[in-house]
Amino acid sequence: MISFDSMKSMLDESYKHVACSSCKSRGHGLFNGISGAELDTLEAQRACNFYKKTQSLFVEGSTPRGVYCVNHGKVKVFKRGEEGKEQIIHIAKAGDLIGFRAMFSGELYKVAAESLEDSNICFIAKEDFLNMIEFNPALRNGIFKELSKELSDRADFITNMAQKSVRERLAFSLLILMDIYGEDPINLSREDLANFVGTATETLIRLLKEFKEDGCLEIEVRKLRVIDKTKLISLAGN
Amino acid sequence: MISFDSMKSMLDESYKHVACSSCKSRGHGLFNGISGAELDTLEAQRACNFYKKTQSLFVEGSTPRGVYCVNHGKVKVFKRGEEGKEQIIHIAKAGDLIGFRAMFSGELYKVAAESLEDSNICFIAKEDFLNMIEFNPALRNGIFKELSKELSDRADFITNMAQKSVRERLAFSLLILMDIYGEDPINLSREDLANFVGTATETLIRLLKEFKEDGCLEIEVRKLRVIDKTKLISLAGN
DNA sequence: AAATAAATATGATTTTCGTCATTTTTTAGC
DNA sequence: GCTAAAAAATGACGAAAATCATATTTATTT
Repeated sequence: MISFDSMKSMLDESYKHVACSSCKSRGHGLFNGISGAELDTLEAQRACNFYKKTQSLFVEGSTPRGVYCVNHGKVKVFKRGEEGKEQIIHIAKAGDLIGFRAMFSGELYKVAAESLEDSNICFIAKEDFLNMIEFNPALRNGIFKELSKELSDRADFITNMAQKSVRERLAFSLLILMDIYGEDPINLSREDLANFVGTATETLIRLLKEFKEDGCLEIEVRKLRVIDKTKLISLAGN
Repeated sequence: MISFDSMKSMLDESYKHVACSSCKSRGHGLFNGISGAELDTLEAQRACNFYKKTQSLFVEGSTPRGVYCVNHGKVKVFKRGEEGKEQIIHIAKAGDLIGFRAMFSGELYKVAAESLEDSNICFIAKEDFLNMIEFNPALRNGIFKELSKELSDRADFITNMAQKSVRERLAFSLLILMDIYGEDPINLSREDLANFVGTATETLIRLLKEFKEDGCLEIEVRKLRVIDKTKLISLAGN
């Protein structure tokens, strides 16, 4: 049985057919430099789909066929380690593009993606996307920039993983998640959060309790709200 | 005082002026799709320099002015954590390009690079490089592909860091280093190796001893030689 | 070649964190 | 609203790996 909210979203046509012109990806994202005619083309080519919570966009090892543009919602991008434990590499929010790495590598997906909440996500086929890039230098440079930024972020991620304690990593992760969730409370299962921080779920739960007792966090069942960012920054040791 | 080898390298002009046409970066690297006229331009624009061991190419926080193409030698790309401990993100070998991420991001270097051995490294100024990319779709796609590959590698790296034991990570790292060093023995200080694996130097030394006793590794002072790759693969748990 | 410095190695100890077992709470299905 | 299942929480324990102290070997300098 699907939830009332899901139902509402599925029925609400505005969720399914969102104009590219009003998509957040044009505000801060890659499609920033998209002009009138190209915008129309994009609008015509992309397919807009609704994903309810925990639905899969693509799995590790499958063939990339295009890129995904998050119009509304959140998506986790993750890898599975040997024992099947997920490592969340990235959490995409509205306006973010997913899966364009695989457009260029010519390889199968090395990661998987799954919605973390009810989401509205558009799909742009590989050839259409590559075509746009071919003839739009601004977009091309945007992609270069985005790939570069992600590379840099991952270098940080690696360094944190290698050198910081789980406590520091959690503090750091919460700061990142604050940016992603904005005004909303951070809405992740304990397991997902643990898989983002890179620790055991039990350890994560204990640390969250500590942070709460330290007065920098409010905890509801699935919702975390940072109430002392300054303290969190000092806990992250940066 | 510089070593005899360094001296020899510095005096040997063939080290300083290597033809792009015979550079390894054309064999397996980005400049694969470079044709006659462009190759000549590249040849004319690039400056070839000799770096002795432990010399810095660029430091964290400085302004990127171009890309570095390793003609001969090895270069470590690393980040410093809070307490100044290095985390090696990548080790570049002959034919690899370094620092092109920063070409596109418009930001300062977020990492540093330093030669691990006496090396011959060419420099291509930012504007020249961007110019080449602008007018060479094949090169452009090569860059996309390379950036994508590195992103994927780093996702693996993060997952390994988060989920594997130090022993497994060391085994995995040695396998990567085998590819980088090819026929040559792996030539890294214990500290550098520890900073690549992401562990304390003491822990690394103890594990190397174990691997040696297990018969998969031959250890000279600074040189490691894998003698049982199969065993190493099983130790890496992959 | 001796002296100093740097890198490597080893031992003892402590801390962090993962694992396993179990309980409590929350969510979803009927 | 009750039941089953899933998620969250807590406790006890042990293993892995960091830290600190110190010794030994190798490199560098004079």
